[in-house]
Amino acid sequence: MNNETRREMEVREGRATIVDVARRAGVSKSTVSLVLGGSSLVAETTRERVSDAMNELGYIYHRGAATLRGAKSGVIGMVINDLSNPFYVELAIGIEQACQGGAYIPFLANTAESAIRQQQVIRSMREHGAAGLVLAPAMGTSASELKPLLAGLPVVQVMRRLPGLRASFVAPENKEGARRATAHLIAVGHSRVAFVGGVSSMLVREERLAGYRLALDEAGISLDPSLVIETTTNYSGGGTAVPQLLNLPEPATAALCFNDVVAIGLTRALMEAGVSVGVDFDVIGFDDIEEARHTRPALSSVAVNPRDLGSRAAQLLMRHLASGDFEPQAVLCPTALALRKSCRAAGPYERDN
Amino acid sequence: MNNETRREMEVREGRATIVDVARRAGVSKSTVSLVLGGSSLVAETTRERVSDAMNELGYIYHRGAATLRGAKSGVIGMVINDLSNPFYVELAIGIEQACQGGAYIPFLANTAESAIRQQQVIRSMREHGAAGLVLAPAMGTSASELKPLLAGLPVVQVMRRLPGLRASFVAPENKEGARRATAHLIAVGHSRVAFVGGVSSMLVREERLAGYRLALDEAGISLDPSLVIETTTNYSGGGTAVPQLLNLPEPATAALCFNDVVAIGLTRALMEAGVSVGVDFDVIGFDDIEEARHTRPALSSVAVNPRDLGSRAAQLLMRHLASGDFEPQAVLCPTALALRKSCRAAGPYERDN
DNA sequence: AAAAAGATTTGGAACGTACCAATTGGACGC
DNA sequence: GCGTCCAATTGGTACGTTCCAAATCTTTTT
Repeated sequence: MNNETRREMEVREGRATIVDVARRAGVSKSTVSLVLGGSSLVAETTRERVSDAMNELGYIYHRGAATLRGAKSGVIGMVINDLSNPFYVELAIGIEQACQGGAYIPFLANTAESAIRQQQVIRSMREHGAAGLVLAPAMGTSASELKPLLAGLPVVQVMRRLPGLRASFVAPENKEGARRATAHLIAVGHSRVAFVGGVSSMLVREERLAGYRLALDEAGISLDPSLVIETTTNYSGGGTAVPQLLNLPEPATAALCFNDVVAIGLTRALMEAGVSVGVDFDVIGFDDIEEARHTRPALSSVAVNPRDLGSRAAQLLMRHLASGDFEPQAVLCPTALALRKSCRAAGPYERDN
Repeated sequence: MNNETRREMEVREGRATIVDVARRAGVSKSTVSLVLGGSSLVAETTRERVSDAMNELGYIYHRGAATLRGAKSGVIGMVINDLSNPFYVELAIGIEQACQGGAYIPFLANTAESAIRQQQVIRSMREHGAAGLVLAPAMGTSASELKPLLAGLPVVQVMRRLPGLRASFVAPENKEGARRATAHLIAVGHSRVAFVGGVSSMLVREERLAGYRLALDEAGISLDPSLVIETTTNYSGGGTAVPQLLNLPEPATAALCFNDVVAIGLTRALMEAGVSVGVDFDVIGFDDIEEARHTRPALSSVAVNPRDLGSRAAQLLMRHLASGDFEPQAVLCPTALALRKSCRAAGPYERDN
């Protein structure tokens, strides 16, 4: 009796439960559970009565309790290394879009290139029962530190691959894209093509650099190490490369950059040094971020289509989840060379001398 | 007996529980729970033994089970209307940074300006036991549709305020910022200042427009409705305004734009029409996004500092959570006028005529 | 009209954790 | 040697859900 009244009061306090709904609808909690699960067993009239009760009480499903019983959470985690980079924002949006139709809701967490934060965030997602992860690893992450955290969880890596981590991987065809861009610069007449940006510990850079090397090789040009310049991967990084490129005995006349941000920084610094980009000096970036279209001169770039990348990663993850088969797969996305004003489209390059 | 062996096997299968850890460490589950909670009651040697057992088993805390017992989830949800807008990305980063030190981990969800998705996402965050929400409402959201979903949950609205929703609110001083920018344009000699961008249903636009009106008023200039132009809030929106501004009997000579994206679109279209921005025509944007510094001519803007905004919102939410006092508060963040090349800094404006 | 079959509904036992009350094992004072 | 006190540890219960086996109600068949 006492218990009854206490119960009755509690309906107002805290979160309404399945039992509260059941009492209100005059059915058992099991029936309410069936309604929640969309079971076909329950009669139409009952279903309505239960739904009404839910609305009246402002019932909110307690997923924690459900996962306890083994139910899947319906959440996939996006762990992204750098949201201040528009490229990764696009990638995240691609993931989201791919989840739209499906049964999953994506939650996003930014690691800001911090390995520690990445650990926290992954742990937190697991604790909350995320069904799977799309992971764009933070810089300097090692597979060994993540392995215990990720054990048993389906994971798709994007952009960066952690050597030693058995997990699927989605990335652009970095090497082929860089090869093609470099080949283009050579085709329009350049023989002094630089590669600017990034540091050698970055795997992605190695891939792009390999494409650059391959193109030189194919053209019979031998690699000049002084044309390969390491920089930070931000606007100012591109700027720092300018004196190094121009003060060479044989100055560079074109550059393929590690990414667009570096390329834009480089372009800006060249223009300020009085070198007209697209006329005196050709620049091609990598990633084709939104901004590439809007800088002057508009930046040519190897288009990576981050949305596509994200979307494929999400689809791959959902396939893993649906099939229960977590056998790692690799997906390489084709790139496209977007030619704009920052480099000539065709025809020979003529240096005034 | 049978039960025992089944148990023993299960240690390998599925997720290790607090009980598995306890057995391994040779203590009771209660002790493990105390270790998890960082209690000072447990002896140092025991704590170590338990920690070791956790690592060996790859134990992962099951937050769902804990929230069931009333524990707080430690998650705050960021529900953001448009992540493809760099402004809101910055805002999200500000929220994250404010959470760094605190006990909360922020999860981000993008609604892409869809009210339906917003509902889904908020529901999902509640289901997962989010302790509170920072909400940048999607366009066209009404308080009534969100009220039942948000009942009892501490919420801080950012940027947009939903009339009728009793919840805290953090926003820039839109009116004062717009007043000051307009006053500046008038002070350098303009009398035909336009206001470009947005549509009248947007509350934020109304605030900024009010500041524009106030400045005109203070300068004794009467408002010319043909100088107030509604557009979509993207790059092309700014472009569409150009003919309307220049084909007036008395053309506009300056414009305050609803936001930077519109301002950049406007600038670009003006330059293409042969009007030199910063010389023949002054433009000021709003929000001061990263890109404003990088367009040519660099865009003057009312700096809103989205990080600060996000950070204040998160701090306010955490204060609500810590105190248990959800009484709504309003926080207005000061703006700053960032003057760059797209408008003159001082001195009279002289129209060649 | 009883039995069989089908359609709905239901009680109860988990799931992994936190917390309360209770227990244990010393160390200490007498 | 006994009680007292303190520090450290422990069972047991409850949280909101799912799912199974069983119960109830309806209809159909004999």
